[in-house]
Amino acid sequence: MDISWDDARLFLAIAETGSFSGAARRLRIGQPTVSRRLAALEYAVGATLFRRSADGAALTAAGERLVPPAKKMAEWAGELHRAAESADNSPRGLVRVTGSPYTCFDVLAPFAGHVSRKHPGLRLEVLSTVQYLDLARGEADLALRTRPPTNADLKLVYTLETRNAVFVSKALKAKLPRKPTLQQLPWVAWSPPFEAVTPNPQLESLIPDFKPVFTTDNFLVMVAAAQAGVGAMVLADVRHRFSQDRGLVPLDIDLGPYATGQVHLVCAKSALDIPRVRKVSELLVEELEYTKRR
Amino acid sequence: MDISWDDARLFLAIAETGSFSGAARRLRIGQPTVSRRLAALEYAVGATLFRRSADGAALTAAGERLVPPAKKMAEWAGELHRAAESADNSPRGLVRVTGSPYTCFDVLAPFAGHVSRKHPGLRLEVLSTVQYLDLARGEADLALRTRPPTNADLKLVYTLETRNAVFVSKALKAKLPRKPTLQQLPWVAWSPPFEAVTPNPQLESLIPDFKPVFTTDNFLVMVAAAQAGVGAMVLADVRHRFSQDRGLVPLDIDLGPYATGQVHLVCAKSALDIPRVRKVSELLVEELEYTKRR
DNA sequence: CAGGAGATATCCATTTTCGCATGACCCCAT
DNA sequence: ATGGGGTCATGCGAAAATGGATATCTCCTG
Repeated sequence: MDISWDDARLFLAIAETGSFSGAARRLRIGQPTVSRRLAALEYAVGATLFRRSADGAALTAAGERLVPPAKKMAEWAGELHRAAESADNSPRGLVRVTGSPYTCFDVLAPFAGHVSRKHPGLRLEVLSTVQYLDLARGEADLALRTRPPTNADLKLVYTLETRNAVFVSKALKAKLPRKPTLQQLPWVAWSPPFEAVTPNPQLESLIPDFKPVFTTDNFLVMVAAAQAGVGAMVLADVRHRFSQDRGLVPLDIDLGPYATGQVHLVCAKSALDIPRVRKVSELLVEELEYTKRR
Repeated sequence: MDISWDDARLFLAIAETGSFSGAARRLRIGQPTVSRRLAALEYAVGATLFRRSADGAALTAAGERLVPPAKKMAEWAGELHRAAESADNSPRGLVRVTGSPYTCFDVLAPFAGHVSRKHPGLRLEVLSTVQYLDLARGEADLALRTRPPTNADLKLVYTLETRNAVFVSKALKAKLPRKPTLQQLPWVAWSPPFEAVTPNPQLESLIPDFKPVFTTDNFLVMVAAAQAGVGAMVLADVRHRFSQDRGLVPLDIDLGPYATGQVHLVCAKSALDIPRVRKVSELLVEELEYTKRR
């Protein structure tokens, strides 16, 4: 028996996406190919690795054991990938930066404009995701995150301390009491399936019987709602070089334990050896530094 | 750019065998396939990874960087492999045991007979190698070695202390002085390319101007020469259950720092989760234990 | 209960990859 | 000088892997 390395990758994709078709999409191959190759792999291993059902593929006990080494292979494949990319030593090409929807919208999108003007050879791909992409595996090159990395292969490049504040439209502020409490405010927040995304859990812990007046699964819609005066939302009060006036003003309310936060610039350690990633990282640090001085 | 995991394996095989054709042999594919796939990989990476020459393929600086992550992938592929094999939970099938030529000849070959008699389902593959096979990668399942493992993924299962002695044929012993010195003896030893294999370097350090009377690149030939009275050779004086009388007798000579040695039974940590490997390991420990009691 | 969405499995034409045979080159030894 | 053994590269026919269409099944919904 000999497991092809590509089959290991296939196996991991199925395990992580939870379905043959999901794995096919991730690997950009056809679903029948996934089906056949996994069948061959299972035959070679002599054990069933997934239970097929109408809602996908679930790992069996035998399959479960294969996941950790396959994940490690994926990490080192990411490392290999970065080592290969360090070869072209000119800061040009595609750099993938990930962040929360808000960060992407507020910071990274205008930053991308700045980058493309200053360095025409560099292209930015901004991946707006709720869940974390795996930087070690190379699912993205750089990330702006609210929590520092736990994985030892990742590097914390820069940290910016931020103040969080409650924002409302000017019109709404005018209608509110001079010093409103958190309970008194109408809130704009996430709808399922994002109930666990900031700031929902925080607001739920601060406000008994938290009931947002407006929910959505799209961050831009949330901002638009706040701008339209529908309700209040919590945002990091970051005034960077690209800050645009969105017609939102901060309220003088104490957010308690959530009054401050951080923005961390994170990447895989070896990613900084890739010239184009290093360049973008430097530009991003420059912007974050600039923010601090204001 | 996206490096296929199989291409990573291909790259590593070329890097480690030092040639396209060597890699082809190791991976059991054709040499043209290696040539074409590497060319495609280099094109994708955008850099030359190997300098082709009449005596093989040498890594370029760009290629050099890819080796460490590729090696890590190989180790985790070995781990994956063992996890997959833990699935069949009956101690039957092929177990690959490696050792020095002498160990294979003297211990493992007769031990294999013992195993196949006692456990008909188990088959032993005895790999007689001068250089170490990589247990972490799964190039073998178990190893009898003279040095303890350094890699943290490997497990030292058992250690046997041994005494080394100088052996000659009875006929030769009769012709020698009662208490011969090391210098006086005619020696049987390794020829190139095995100059650096035990016991050559040790004898060279003990005997000024060491000049063996007979050299060979094959251990069995060495033993046969000693049996024929050609000269003396250093062997571990291990009397195990399968010891055969080879007509060789020990001399009463002090080998100084080389008078004692060890035999270590080593395997990858997770290899013991494979029932058939565990079984063979237990049987082997049993034999080594038995040796100790005599 | 019917129908649609989404899952895996199978059939088959097509594309891709592979291995063999061969060529070109280099080095070393006779 | 020349032959032999080693290297990598290339051409071509055969084999294998792939993808699209399709079948089948399950679940959820209207």
